Amino acid sequence: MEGQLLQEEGQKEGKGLPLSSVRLKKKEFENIIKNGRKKFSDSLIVYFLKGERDGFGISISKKIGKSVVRNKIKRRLREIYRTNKEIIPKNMQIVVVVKNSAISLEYKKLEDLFLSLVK
RNA sequence: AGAGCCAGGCAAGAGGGUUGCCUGUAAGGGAGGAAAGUCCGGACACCAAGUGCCAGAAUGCUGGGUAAUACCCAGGAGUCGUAAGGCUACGGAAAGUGCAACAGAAAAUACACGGCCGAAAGGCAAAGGUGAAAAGGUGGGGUAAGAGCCCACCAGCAGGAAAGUGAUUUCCUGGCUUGGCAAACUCCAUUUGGUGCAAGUCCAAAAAGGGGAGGUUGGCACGCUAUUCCCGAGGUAGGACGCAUGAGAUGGUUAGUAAUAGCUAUCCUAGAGUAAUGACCCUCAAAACAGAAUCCGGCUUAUUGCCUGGCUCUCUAU
RNA sequence: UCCGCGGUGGCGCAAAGGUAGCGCGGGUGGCUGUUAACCACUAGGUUGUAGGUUCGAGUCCUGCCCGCGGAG
Repeated sequence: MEGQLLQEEGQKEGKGLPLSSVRLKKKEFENIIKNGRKKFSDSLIVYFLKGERDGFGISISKKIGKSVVRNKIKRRLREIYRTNKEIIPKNMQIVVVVKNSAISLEYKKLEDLFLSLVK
């Protein structure tokens, strides 16, 4: 029963989102981190800045886990951004910095955390 | 039945549902055996990259393989194991220099000390029990006492012969001896220029406004060629290429003990640039280590569950 | 992607191949009415790890692990 609920939830989401449309350049990254608004939690730091187009970037240090772990976290964060795109205001550029404690988080928890920070 | 050795192989997901990403016009394709460490070797690119010397670095039994290697294969020697087999940085100590604490008479020129013999002069290195290591070892003869002084066997050295491409092995002869450490400096032989795809090549906004003879790598020398020389050149932001058809993969076959090579058929099999290969659910299975960034060949390290073939030893039964 | 440096008591550092030490800190005792300072004594080390060379390794060699730094 619980599984089916989740399945339905998954179904209602979903809209194609090419990565290249939200990809940020190095200078944009630096600008957002320098001038953007900042929100914390134990596992994530999120920076926001109004820009000329939508943008989403992830920063994850080499100190966090191994490359397999880092890739997984990045993929999950991208998925979260994609499925919750309509919540985010237009032309909002976001950079997420991942901290060490994010390794152990499940997908669902990561999603909740992200959403609570975005609001 | 038990214990063990070697060679090689597959790779944890599969099926289904929903929804995504990268690449490609589309059809389609989309992580690994280690993609890792960056320890070696190349390809490729630039430095003018051509030669020689020095410095530095690397390798170190022999033969073969390869684009090349510090890798692989085969062999020798040493060593470990009952055996199948495993392991080895395995050139030179009479080229030279250096080192050896403590103990011990002495740590390498045996003139010393102690000892033996002898009336003495003198002769001797056997008996000194410490050490990791003590001047060939064991036994016999010999002598004043002794000693390769002589003999036998063993070990080592030199020369010769035979077998082998060679390392080396076997045999014969000789005089009897010249300790260890070169992962100490070093010597010998062989190899070696440097930097690395963020290498580098091409196109090229905006802003700015120019150099006269110069340029050499860790150092030196030589030579010649090439290059910049002109009015559109420079090459930042940005873009493109480099970038995936290759020392390619799979099958067959021939040569070779093998590594490998030749021939042949078929196939094209990830290509990004904050960087794709994902998220969620159901059933079975539960299974690790782990994620491409120029590309190959190795090595090393991490690691799950297995599979195949060959061989050795022990016990029991026949 | 590539290239360096380092790892020794709790902390900071030494140590020609020959008994692993120094300072700070800790503990005990002394001095003092008490504390600090001072004095004396004392504990604490598989020298990051696995091997090798050597009679003998913190030191020499090789593999690995961890940490720090640099270039573009």
